[in-house]
Amino acid sequence: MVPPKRGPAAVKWQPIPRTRAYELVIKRIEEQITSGVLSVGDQLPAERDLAAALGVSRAAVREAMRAMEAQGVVRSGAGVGPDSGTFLTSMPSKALTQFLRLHMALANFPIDDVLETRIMLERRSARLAARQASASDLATMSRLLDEMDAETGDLAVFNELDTDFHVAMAEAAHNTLITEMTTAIRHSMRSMVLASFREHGDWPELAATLRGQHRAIYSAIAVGDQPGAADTVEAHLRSANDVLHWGAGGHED
Amino acid sequence: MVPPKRGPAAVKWQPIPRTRAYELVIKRIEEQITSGVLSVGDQLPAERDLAAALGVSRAAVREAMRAMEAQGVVRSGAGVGPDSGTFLTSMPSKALTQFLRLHMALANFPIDDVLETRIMLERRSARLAARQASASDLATMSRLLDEMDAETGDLAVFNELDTDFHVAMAEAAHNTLITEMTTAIRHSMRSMVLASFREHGDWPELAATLRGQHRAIYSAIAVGDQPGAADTVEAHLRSANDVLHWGAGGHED
DNA sequence: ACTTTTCTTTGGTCTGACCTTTACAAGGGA
DNA sequence: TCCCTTGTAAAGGTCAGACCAAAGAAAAGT
Repeated sequence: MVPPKRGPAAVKWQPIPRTRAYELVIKRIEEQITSGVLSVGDQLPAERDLAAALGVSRAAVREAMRAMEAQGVVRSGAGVGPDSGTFLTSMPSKALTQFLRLHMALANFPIDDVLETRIMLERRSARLAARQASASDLATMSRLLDEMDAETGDLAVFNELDTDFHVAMAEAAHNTLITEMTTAIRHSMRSMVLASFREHGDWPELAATLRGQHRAIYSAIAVGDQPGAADTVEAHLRSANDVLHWGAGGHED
Repeated sequence: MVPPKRGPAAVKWQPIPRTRAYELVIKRIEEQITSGVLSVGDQLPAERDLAAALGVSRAAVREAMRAMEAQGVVRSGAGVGPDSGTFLTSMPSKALTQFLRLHMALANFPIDDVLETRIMLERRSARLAARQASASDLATMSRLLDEMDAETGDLAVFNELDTDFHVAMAEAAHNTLITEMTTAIRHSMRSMVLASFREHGDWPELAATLRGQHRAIYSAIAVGDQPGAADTVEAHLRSANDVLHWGAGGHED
């Protein structure tokens, strides 16, 4: 312990929280949202006006917009008309996708942890879908399966349909958060999956395997077999993860 | 269909994707991360230098930093020294917390969906913790329970310990993504929970109930009862959700 | 040797200008 | 009259340059 040379005893000076201007802008907007003044679809004042109203520079307002845009709650467009100006919006999966991409690239989220999370999400989706999927939910999933049967050449299109099927299953569970997370995980791994598709030796056989597994998932959901749907989807995800060995050299454990 | 008055037949002019400067900055940084040149802990060039190197203005670089900061992958500090400059970091839960707060405020995520997601996350955590919790994991949880017993007056401190207990359980499951999500959900609901605590009539009784439920969860985990741990934690979350009737008027369904 | 001052670097903020996009209004020719 | 061109205004997008604030380092003074 070093006793202070000056000052009355050990006064604890808690440092002033130096808040940046753009954070204050976000805070003000968040207050308007929480108090119900602003909601999704509403237009924010023009950047110049908002800057003047809050007593900060336009740059501070713009930095706040970029941060909120990164969170998927704001959308901006230039010009005049219905798509111009800054609006409160709701695009969570876009934000989550970028979030996951960055953190996976930085190795903050190990690939195995992401897989286990996916399994947790999709097991729950499959179970809920088997319990409560509506006729239109099932029709959507069935249509996507047919489209996957028809798509034989383009790997990217096939993968889009694959993703759409899993998202449709999540939507059948009717939980917004789980749906958005599922969508984001799939999208954030898009390029990885495509690369693995291309590296795979026997594409027709892989496609046939995937189609069969998807059909099995669909069947379990359609007949309302909750545990069966969950187990089938987990088997599908683990199988796909094994077949599509990530990275350049495959597993090394 | 409106045929064009001029031009050779129906030429499809695909519009030029006008990408904003700050998005290009992010793209460049992401490339450096993906290619392994940059990783967590590394320092980015000074804003002025980076702007010059990429051929954009400093404002564009700063907007990119704000967006990446909102994703929890960048940290900035002024001055000279170890904490000054801009660094790649890993603070996902901070970003996820803000993300959830904003989207919940905008009613993009219904409260029931968040609850069900929490149950899914914590059931999985409890199950995994019961299977593989280490001695130090259990010690941490046990210590938090004791601290909660000692805390009788300050609701905020009690709630912090409550949150820490749930996070400790998630950490015992050793899945980074699930841990971060659990942390973020708890933190994003902090003010709501505190308000409910204060509105509750009989605090000592509520605290006793919560303590008992936490002890039950801990016991199931300590003895390795995986289904029991999952069910106990779900019961705890549903019970707490019922007792702490959100909003001003309570449930109305 | 110790303290004080000055310097330098880096993010934080502000100002003001100009560009780009988009709709709409004004004008001019067939 | 009708259509097309042209201008105008409003909004975000971009840029340049200046200055402020923080924090360590080096220089100066005691």
